[in-house]
Amino acid sequence: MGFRTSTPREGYHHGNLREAMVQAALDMIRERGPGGFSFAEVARTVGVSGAAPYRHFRDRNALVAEIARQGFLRLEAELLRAWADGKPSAGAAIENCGRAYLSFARREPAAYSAMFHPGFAMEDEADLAAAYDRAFAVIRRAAERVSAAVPGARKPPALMVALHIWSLAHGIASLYIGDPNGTRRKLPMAPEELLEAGLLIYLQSLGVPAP
Amino acid sequence: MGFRTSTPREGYHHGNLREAMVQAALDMIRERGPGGFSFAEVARTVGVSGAAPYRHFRDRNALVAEIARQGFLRLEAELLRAWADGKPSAGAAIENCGRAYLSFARREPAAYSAMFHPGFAMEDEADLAAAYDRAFAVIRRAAERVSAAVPGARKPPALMVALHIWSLAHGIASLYIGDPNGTRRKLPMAPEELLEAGLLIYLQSLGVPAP
DNA sequence: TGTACATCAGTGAACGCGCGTTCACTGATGTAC
DNA sequence: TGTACATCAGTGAACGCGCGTTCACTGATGTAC
Repeated sequence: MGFRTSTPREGYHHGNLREAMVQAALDMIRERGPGGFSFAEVARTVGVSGAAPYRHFRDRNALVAEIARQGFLRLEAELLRAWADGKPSAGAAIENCGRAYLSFARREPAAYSAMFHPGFAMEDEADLAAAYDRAFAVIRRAAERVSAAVPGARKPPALMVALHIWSLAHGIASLYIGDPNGTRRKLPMAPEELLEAGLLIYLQSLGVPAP
Repeated sequence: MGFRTSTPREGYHHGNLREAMVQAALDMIRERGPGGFSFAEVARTVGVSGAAPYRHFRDRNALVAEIARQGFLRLEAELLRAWADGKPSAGAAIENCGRAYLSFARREPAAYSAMFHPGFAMEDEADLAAAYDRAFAVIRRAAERVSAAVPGARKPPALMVALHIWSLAHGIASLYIGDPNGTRRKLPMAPEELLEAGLLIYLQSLGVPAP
């Protein structure tokens, strides 16, 4: 009882240790890059003994996996919003998705690096893989609409289109936005412009009406 | 004197400790991902005390930087060879460059991850940045030829074209080839085919003759 | 060719450190009656 | 409403470990004369 201060311990029980650890770890990754945090330090930051986290995470990797999983779910949500069911046009909506991808990498560099460089094999983490697939599926469905909009007989495979878009967005985000400790070079234009121009050229080739 | 076994110490002096450490570290990164090696372990593997490496590298980061630098120089060499001065045609040569990029990521995953995820800020490493720029410059020059080959008045900026090609290749390599510990999903086609198709669509839009 | 000496690439011991994980435990919570 | 008890989220101490780096040092190499 009594007043709750900003992020207080409420006594013996923390109340929301799992989520608090995710947040604290995100803060550390944001400032020091992936791998830039220790389980012990996160526990300390959150105000809990070093053994407590094991009630909520199998081990250190499980925490990273959870961060990545939540990241993919947020990315999915933002891609869905950007896609907006293909309004006002498939081409324009795809570009919005691209912008959403870059914007995610910019606003959540910590989650982004945990998502794509967790530092352990992700194959074993079924939930994480499923979250990844959900985010990709948004682009995949968008690509289907794009492909359907291609006139004539030369409709490209939707999956391939999706992979091209995903890869280009990922390449630009990785090289010019994400990973505080990555190898990044200067760009003479905004990443968003670069991606937009690239998508425009690509979609134009497919015969998709310009936005 | 006597027989030399495979990779022997020649006595008190190692003879080529610097290069030996680079190689040993590459082996470890290859198997365990970036960050998957320790300075101490590398020294041990090479058969030298833990203090010896400091004769050759300022610190642990300097070793990673050297690995990345050499990687960019090799990448540059392979891109140059693939470009082959634009023969037989600009379009075909660009595709060869793309293939060379992927092939590098595949054959040298260890160097590749050190190059793009060194784990420390690369801004301070002038030699490393210069090597990066040299590799990129090959694509940049190729893009200039491509742009020059575009008919009519709608020549796209060469730098932009270079960035598109570089980003797409990098995105595909990162997602589907490199980083043993990255987040990788299955692909229903070879990354090379994916890239080739993407470049084809892109170049076609610019009006560059198909290879 | 032989020797003195400067240079420099190694040694090995030591440092302080924080890590991830385990263990037997205890305090708080919530449920059954 | 009150009490007994099972459940479970914490504690705190301990473990073994390897890390990156420093230090004063010594052995090997190569050069000048």
